[in-house]
Amino acid sequence: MSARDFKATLRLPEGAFSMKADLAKREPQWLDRWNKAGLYRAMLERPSEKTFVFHDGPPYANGNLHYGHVLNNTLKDFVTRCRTILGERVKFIPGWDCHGLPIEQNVERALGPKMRELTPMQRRAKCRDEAQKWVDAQSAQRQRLGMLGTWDAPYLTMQPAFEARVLEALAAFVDRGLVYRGLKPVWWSSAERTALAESELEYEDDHKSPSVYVRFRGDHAVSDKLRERFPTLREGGPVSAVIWTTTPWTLPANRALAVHPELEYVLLERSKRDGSVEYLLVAEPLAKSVIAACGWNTPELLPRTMHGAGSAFVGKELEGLVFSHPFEERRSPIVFADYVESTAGTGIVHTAPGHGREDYNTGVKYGLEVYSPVDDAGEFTEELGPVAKSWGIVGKHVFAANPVISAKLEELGVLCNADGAFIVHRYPISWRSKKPLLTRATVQWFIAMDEPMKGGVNPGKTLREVSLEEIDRLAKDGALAQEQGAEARGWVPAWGRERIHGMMFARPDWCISRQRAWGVPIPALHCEHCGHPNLSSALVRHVAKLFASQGADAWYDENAPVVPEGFCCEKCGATHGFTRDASILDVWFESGSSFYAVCASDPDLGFPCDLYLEGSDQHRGWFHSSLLVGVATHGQAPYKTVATAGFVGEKVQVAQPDGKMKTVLKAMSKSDIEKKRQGGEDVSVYDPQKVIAADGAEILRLWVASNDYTDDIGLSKAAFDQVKESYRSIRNVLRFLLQVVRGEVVETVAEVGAALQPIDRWQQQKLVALVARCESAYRHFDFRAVVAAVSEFLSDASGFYLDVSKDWLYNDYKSDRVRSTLAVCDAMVRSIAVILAPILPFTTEDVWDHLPRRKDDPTSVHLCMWPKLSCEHDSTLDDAVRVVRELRDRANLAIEPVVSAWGAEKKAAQQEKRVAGEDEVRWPESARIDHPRDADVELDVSEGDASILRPLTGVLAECLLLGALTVNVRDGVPRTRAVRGAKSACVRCRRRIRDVDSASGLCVRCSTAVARWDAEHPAPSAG
RNA sequence: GGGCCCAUAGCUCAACGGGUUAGAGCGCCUGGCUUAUAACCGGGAGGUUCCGGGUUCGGGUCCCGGUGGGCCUACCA
Repeated sequence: MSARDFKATLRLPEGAFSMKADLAKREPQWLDRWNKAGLYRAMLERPSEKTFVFHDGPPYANGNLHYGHVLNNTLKDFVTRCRTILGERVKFIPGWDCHGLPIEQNVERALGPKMRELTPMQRRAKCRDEAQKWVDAQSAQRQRLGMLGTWDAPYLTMQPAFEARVLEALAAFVDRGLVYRGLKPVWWSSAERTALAESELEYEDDHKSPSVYVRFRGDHAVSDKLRERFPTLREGGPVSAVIWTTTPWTLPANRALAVHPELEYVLLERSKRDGSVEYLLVAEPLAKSVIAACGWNTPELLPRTMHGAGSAFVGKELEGLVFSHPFEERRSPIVFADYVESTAGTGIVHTAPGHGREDYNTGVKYGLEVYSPVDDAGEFTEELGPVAKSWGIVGKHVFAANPVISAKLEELGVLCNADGAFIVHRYPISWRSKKPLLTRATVQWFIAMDEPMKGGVNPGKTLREVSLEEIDRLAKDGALAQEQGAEARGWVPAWGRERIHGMMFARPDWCISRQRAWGVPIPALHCEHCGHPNLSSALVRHVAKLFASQGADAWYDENAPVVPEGFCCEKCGATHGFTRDASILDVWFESGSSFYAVCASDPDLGFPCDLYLEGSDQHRGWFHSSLLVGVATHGQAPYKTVATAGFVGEKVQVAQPDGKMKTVLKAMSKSDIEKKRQGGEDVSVYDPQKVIAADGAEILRLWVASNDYTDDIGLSKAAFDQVKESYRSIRNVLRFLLQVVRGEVVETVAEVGAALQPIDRWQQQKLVALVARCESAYRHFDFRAVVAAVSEFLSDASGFYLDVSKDWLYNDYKSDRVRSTLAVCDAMVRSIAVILAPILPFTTEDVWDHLPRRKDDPTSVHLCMWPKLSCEHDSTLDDAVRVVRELRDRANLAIEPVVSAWGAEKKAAQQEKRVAGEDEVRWPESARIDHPRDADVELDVSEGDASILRPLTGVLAECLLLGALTVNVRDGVPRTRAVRGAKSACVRCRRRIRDVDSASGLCVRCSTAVARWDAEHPAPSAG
């Protein structure tokens, strides 16, 4: 008669939750299901305590999603989901930035020369299609990440309602007296005849530019002034200020010479071969290099430093001096500028306000003329001075004119160095034509940073002042929140304040106009009679109304009523004859107005927003422009909290100066990836779409959640492999919990009530702590702390609590301790599903699907509320478990050498077997311990510890996973002894325990369980 | 060139206002189980906290200076 197989009487883990996630295949199915069920709407319609206004910064509708988007969008979705699950209402309206030059150029590239034949309206229609194409593509890609949002009703900056609100925001600036028209240098591509934005610049590393040192002669007044200081200055020895430039073509536009007020300057006395002398003014630290560059260091020409009362003097002392332009009949005064450096050039900077931003700023400060005699094609115009004109360079491209100008400088004897000298440096080129750019002053619309504001909130203060105050108000609020331990507010992380403050402090006036077609027009009307550009707020609001119904295309529609009835020129009163302004608004103005267009007017949202979350580059971009618009329209920042993410880089090994290798983050470059691809490397990890297709969006989400997103994040195959590993480990413990619960509706912890066993109560306490920890982490946007806390919790549960409870979960039959443990396991799996739902929406839904529904259970984990577990914390249980685990470690240490010696013996025997054919293992049977449950351990426990572990005394052997355990309560050096347990193990629970009945092979516990099982399961009549 | 930021185990991260022997998860090595099995359990190795100074009784933590890296910015005029 064969022994009875008791397997059927055990309560073994079972369930259909697969070990393999198969995410790539299954994620789309869940998405589909959620869509059909209207999950997000259901989430929004739940009763909630408060509304959390989370405003999407619009990505640019151009190209597929890259890792920056993945990082950013995933974080946004964590926020939407965790705030929702914490009981708030989060209506996330995804948006897109649809206007602007890159889209226009995509279209131009596709259409080629045909573009020119189209009317502005037709061109705009093409651009709209192009933008919409990318909106659709990105929308699908963002949704594939699992992102929640009102995808059927996004906001687009090209929607008429949005365009109208942008103009209303502009009207607010006009009302506050901040909008003006001015002349200002911009990056200009002569090849494309257009201004370029920062993002459209590329840099050529080895660009060759001419390098010229030029004399600016000083008159008698200069000589006289300097003689006060340097009495030996010879009468008739000309004095010149020496400048250096790489753009000789800007010399016709020279209007001043800039020196640093604190920099030291010297006069060089240079004796020429003919016996005459000249005096050259340069910065002291640069004198040597200027002498070298100009070839003055031959012995007979060696200049001497002029020594006066002091060896040198500071730039300040040059105040009021005026020098002569090298070829035109005009004067160049000395001005002061902080940007003048002592590391390159001569320390005296040729200043052409029409051809450089710094020069321009200096020009504004000193009231210099912004003069730029260059047209759209980059060619000199008739505005050139008479001398330059006489050189025949009118109509010549400025770069082509460079050699002519150098040659003339030499002819005139004002060139210090050799004609034809050049330098190699980094220089901006057009991203499209790759042609070098020039800076050129053009007439543009501006917003004044430093004009006192009229009306509204904070009248009399400037835009810059209020903006800086707002930046600090947020910072203070954030500090206060931190002090109070409240959820994170203000600048997150706090150093965001430094970044945006520095930028706001130093920024120039905001140039809001662009000479393009694809955007929101600046609705100015130019009077044909007097030339006045009319831009009143009434006019702007009139056009806004028109745009609201017809879209911004109306501006390009001859028949649209853009001129209000009864309109007359502000300046001359003319009632007809108006030309529409040809510029559009900077796209940053549009996106900066998004809170105004999307949130402020939506009853579900409001002003200010609770949160903006973008990459830290947006301190310059969206955070910045939104702040300015917020101050103009509402007198305050449009957000309460600004959270920032870093950048995604690539992990690479780099040799350090000391020869050691170090892993370092490098910015990802397309060309590097392309090189790898050509080198046969697998580059799919660099394409998020490919990662999603292979491993699922969940892996990307977990990757984001395990990193410190406030810093830059590294990308590598190894990084993803690790994420996949941690995913599996989380998934497997959840799987085991599900298998323990086995799809049965088990009692809740509350229902178990007083029958809750101490060990289960302890685990429940841990769970309560975990829930609290994760809530706090979510409120601080600290997602990685959630993942870390849950991982550690699950790993600990797997290694101790679950391992220990297996004994009774499998072997008891409907005992109180099974009820008790099942209740806690159920609570664990449910709580953790909810905790992780914001980060792993797919997996947690999978878990939820495998849990039986209780009454009131929602159909989706995403409709669950945050776990509300109550459990008074009993710290004596913590102490008891601590002692138990110490004993467990001691027992394990005692058993380990026996187990591993046995293992070594067995291995040796197996090898020997192959040689000698022996079957028997020689290790004495009495000493064999394969598994802790074979062991019989005797432990000394101090009286103190014995008392501490009293709550768990009843399950001590199980906690130590042992077959049998003898505890000797005695103080002194504790002894631990492990031997093999009883001769025969219980055939059912496999414990080598003393009370095994030799007939049945069952221990007492198991025979009771079997008897009860048999009673409830009448055997079938036969067999 | 300027502003802001980062650097702790192979990887991702901890270490409350300076205070025991710098921890965890994953990986790695190793042994076991075969009732979580492409799983699980035990044991173990692995750190000059980037470098150099300073303050301090005491520095991963604070200060200064480097090195490497990132973002933003800048017509090296």
